[in-house]
Amino acid sequence: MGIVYTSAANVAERRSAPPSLAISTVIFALRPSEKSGRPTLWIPLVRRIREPYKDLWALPGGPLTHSESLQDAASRNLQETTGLAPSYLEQLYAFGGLHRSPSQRVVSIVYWALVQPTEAALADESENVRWFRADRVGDLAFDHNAIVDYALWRLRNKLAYGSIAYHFLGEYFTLAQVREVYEAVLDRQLDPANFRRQITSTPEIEETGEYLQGGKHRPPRLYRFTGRPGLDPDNRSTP
Amino acid sequence: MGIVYTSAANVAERRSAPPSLAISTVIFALRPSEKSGRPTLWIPLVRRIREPYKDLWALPGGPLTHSESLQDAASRNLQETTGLAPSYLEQLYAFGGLHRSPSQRVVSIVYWALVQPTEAALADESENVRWFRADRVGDLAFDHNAIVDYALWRLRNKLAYGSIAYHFLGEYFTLAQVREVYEAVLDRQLDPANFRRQITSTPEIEETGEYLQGGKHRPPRLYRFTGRPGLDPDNRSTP
DNA sequence: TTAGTTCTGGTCAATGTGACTTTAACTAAT
DNA sequence: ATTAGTTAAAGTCACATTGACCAGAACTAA
Repeated sequence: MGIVYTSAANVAERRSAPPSLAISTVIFALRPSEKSGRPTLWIPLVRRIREPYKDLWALPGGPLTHSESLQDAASRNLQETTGLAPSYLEQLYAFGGLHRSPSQRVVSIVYWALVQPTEAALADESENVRWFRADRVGDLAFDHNAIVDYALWRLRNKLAYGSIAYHFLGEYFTLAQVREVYEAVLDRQLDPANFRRQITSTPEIEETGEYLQGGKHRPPRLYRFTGRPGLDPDNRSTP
Repeated sequence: MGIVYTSAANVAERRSAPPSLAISTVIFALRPSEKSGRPTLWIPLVRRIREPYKDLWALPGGPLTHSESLQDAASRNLQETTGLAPSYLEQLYAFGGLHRSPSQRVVSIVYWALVQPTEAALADESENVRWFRADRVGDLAFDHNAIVDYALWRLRNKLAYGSIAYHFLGEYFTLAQVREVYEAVLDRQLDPANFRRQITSTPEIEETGEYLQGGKHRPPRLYRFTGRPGLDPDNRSTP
């Protein structure tokens, strides 16, 4: 079966089997820590049921269906493993090292996603799907440890510069909740007063008239995020 | 031939032919403008000699050889089209829309590169390889206009935040040359005195004892860049 | 010798940030 | 009902960074 590949440059056709193409996704959610109760970063992993790396944990993923875009494929395997829809989804990197899989050459296009904690609480969990703290995933299959590390690095970067934290939260939120997101992801305490000043100075944050009632102390204002996701090629020019 | 890759999720195997995989590269170099003589951004394109998009200009690229990593493939087709070795090479994005190519499903993993102008001056040019000003490439094949736009956006971003400008220059350079790089890429004038203050305050810039002689005016100091490329997965943990 | 240009170091006002203080608003305990 | 305890929210101050601008140094060309 002659491969028809033509791409861009003018290149001789090839006969050897091409590397296979897979999509994987690093899914982040905030869940309350077991002890402190404060939110911490978690990711779901799936247990491999065949070789190679049988019985090790790995990122959710699968082959690219012929009729779906890369982003759709990532969205689908997120749905299949956790039952959730992402509130944020972005391409992370294409990993194509020669020896990623011992059996065969595989190129993985990896996405990363954020899901809301309200949903994440009711996410599927089973014998073969389990949530792990992002900083304690143990030894994973393939090069998935490096991938998780890189995804974490990107998440922290985007959080520090871009306006991404709100995708961890619902439509309405208090500034303290936003701060908790930052503290969980960056893993350090932030001064409440200074943090408030910074966040409220960005135009994408809108102060609603509402207050969050029912707390133990002074009721905080509720805010709303009015910005757009990002400017990746997949999301560009969304009006 | 049963596909062995099972990644993470436990997914039914597929039989239909997988999308084919291509590598393309957006190559940036600074060359003196025809009229002003000031440096401007240029990129080399190759003419397509078959359908689809026959006779249109496109990004250099080609299939992924079985024995090379993604980065090596990008490096190779850079060498093949321009005869040059990149001083900087980074993955840009994986483009996998369903209708990128009318004939067949193609997923392109695109890299972007910087080459030094001294070399870029003697780069190959021919009937089917020509350099274009980055902001005037005309209508390209496939989705390559969107790709070039995105690459430009990333270049400007990295320049504004990261320390990437020096890969456009040789080992020794004057601060005015660095400023010219910034002005060419960002397309606006910068105050020489303030620019100097910023650049010299970064620890990656080292002042050599040398001066550039032979100019028309006061001879400027020569500097050296001592930083490392970046922290992509491909380049990580390079000591 | 002078005019023209770039290189280099400097000032000043405006802005942003981290550390900290103070007051407001609520709940829970006494 | 009063008080203690806690969080929300606003403000103050010292410090660093930035953009706009100025001036002297160092060279070439007329």
